[in-house]
Amino acid sequence: MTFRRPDRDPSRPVYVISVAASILSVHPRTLRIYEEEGLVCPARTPTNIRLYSENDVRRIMWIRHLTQNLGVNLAGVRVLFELEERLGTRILERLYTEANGDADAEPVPAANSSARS
Amino acid sequence: MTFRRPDRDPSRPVYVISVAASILSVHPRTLRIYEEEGLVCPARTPTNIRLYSENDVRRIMWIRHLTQNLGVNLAGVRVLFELEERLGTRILERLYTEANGDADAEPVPAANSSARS
DNA sequence: CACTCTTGACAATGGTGCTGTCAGGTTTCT
DNA sequence: AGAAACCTGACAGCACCATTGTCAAGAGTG
Repeated sequence: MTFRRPDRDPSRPVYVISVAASILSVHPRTLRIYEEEGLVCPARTPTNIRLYSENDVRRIMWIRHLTQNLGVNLAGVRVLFELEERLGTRILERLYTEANGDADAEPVPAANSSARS
Repeated sequence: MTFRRPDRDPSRPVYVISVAASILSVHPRTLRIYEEEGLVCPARTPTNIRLYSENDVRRIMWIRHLTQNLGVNLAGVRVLFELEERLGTRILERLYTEANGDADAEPVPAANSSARS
């Protein structure tokens, strides 16, 4: 069983790129592109290896939802994320409740969810 | 001379498609596509001819800005407009002040600016 | 040592945005 | 009436984008 340890917080970098890609059913190349586009910012080990946190994964799930389900391109995702951050509001939740009748949706974690200041 | 008559309001349908297209420096075909996509909804004469209002033109200017300057595709524009309408706030103004240092930007008129309920 | 990671480049595929045209028909203006 | 501009629907071309995929040369990990 997985115990709810206090150190299992969603901002902790845990997944190497291959694991994150398999979780998200996405090619690792795609994840690197998202990072080049500034849409995600996974942590790095001292030896420069990407480590995705749970928040990173969830943020990428939002990217996938926006691109695959709503047809928004990466520039549109960038604008939406920037707007959300600028307004400090969970504006994107409205979109989820629009697509399906789901009442509560996961909020979008920040780009640098693992490097919380 | 054109006096500032009270009936010269920006929601009044005035421009036929060729005029609107030349104002916006856009092919008429493009305007029809925007309408097919549900991004603009110009009024029609009783004989089915499109008439764009000043608000329609300004809304299309927003579409052009989002697509040409920010690289957002039409699906992204739809999401942004829908978000703006759903929140009832001028969220897109934030974007304009981001692109250039302009302080005040024109608000985005509603899709059916000429058919105000 | 074998495996996975790094960056950088290159390419194929399918899709999109925009412009443009053609056809057949209707409306408008002179 | 006749010319010009509108309507819809279709088709096409061009350039760009998203995603997947590969290859190479190097570095990290167990």
